[in-house]
Amino acid sequence: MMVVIEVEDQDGEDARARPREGSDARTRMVQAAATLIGARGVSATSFADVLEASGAPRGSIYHYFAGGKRQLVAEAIEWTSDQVQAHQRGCDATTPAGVVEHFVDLWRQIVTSSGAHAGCPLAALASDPYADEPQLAAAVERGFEAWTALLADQLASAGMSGSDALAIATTTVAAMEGALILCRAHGNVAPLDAIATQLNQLVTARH
Amino acid sequence: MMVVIEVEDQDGEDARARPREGSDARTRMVQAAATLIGARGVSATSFADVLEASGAPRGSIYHYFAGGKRQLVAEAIEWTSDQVQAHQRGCDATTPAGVVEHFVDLWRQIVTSSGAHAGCPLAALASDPYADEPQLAAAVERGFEAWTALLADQLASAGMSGSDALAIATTTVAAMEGALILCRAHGNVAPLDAIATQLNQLVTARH
DNA sequence: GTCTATACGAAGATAGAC
DNA sequence: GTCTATCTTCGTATAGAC
Repeated sequence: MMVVIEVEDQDGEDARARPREGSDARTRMVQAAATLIGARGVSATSFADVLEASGAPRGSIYHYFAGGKRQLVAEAIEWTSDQVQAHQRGCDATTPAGVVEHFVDLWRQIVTSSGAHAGCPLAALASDPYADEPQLAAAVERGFEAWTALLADQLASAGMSGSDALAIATTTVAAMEGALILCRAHGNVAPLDAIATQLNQLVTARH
Repeated sequence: MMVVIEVEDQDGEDARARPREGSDARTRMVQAAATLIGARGVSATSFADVLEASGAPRGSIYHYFAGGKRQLVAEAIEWTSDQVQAHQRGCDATTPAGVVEHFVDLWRQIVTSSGAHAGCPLAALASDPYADEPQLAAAVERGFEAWTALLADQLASAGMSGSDALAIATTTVAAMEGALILCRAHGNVAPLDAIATQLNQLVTARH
């Protein structure tokens, strides 16, 4: 089956290139899908779940997402990847420790505001049969790669050596993803705080 | 629905208390379920998948697992938790770095031998709607807690302070779980090697 | 112990009315 | 744009034969 990521609507414009209000049905569906996928996994998230969470009308599914579930999943991954990068680009820290803390902070907010139920959509897709779809697997890989490269860039700008920066960036993403799982299992944010402290020590020792 | 974990077979004995060959259908089903759950998630793993992977006859499902899928999942989690603990108890390292490396080594073998497709059943369940079942969620939490406590114990025995040991143990489990996800996304073991190096640095600096 | 048959529900996807 | 109805597939679970 074909996975259509570039969507042409009736106006003939690229739907992703046109800014939209955060309140329209299409955007709400993508955001709801991202949240649900992170919390429950791709296979376990149904259109019915997305409609209920977004309040979108039932007819919106194949109107906005002609490529079906695969397209919705692809856009949810893309949206999440972009959101995280946007947050991290807003980091004005001048030390490696500050860079890492800014990244962890975003996830601390997500975990806290969800009552420790939230998860990462990219991680969820990577652990799901939907990742057998090459285009979806590629979206996940691109996302993780983008996060890691951005972190490494910022760490290097803050004075860390290039090879250290990449290794620390990978470790930061890994520790964060693992901590998200432990937070859910334990029902609190303590694991994320624990890895934040250790990452700080690791980065400080190297600076 | 009731989740029956203690299984009484026709002999009236506790099935878990009686040692079995690794080749009988029941054990093969539990092992196959653990592997499939780790790789694809709980909701996305069907009985058909488990039967195919284990070679068990179709009639074995409710013969051995009267509690249905929940029971099979519970036993797969329990089995995985025990296997990891057994491996880690076989660690004879005398340094904190050695303790951490022994733990990471197990997962390196699993990732490598699976072609970077394997995952952790505990993490998969924690990220699945099946975790809404309190007994299953409790099994996951117990497993993570056991791994962390065991690591902390061994780190302390190797000369690390108690509070450091617990924080490092949590970070080790988190980094490993996150690295498993990154290994799958990237299709190689590099992320696990990366976090192994960083954990080594972290532990060595504290010792 | 293992099999077939089947009940029951959920999910993705499509068609066509309004 | 949105709705209802329907097709098809799949999954868990049960019943009952061998």
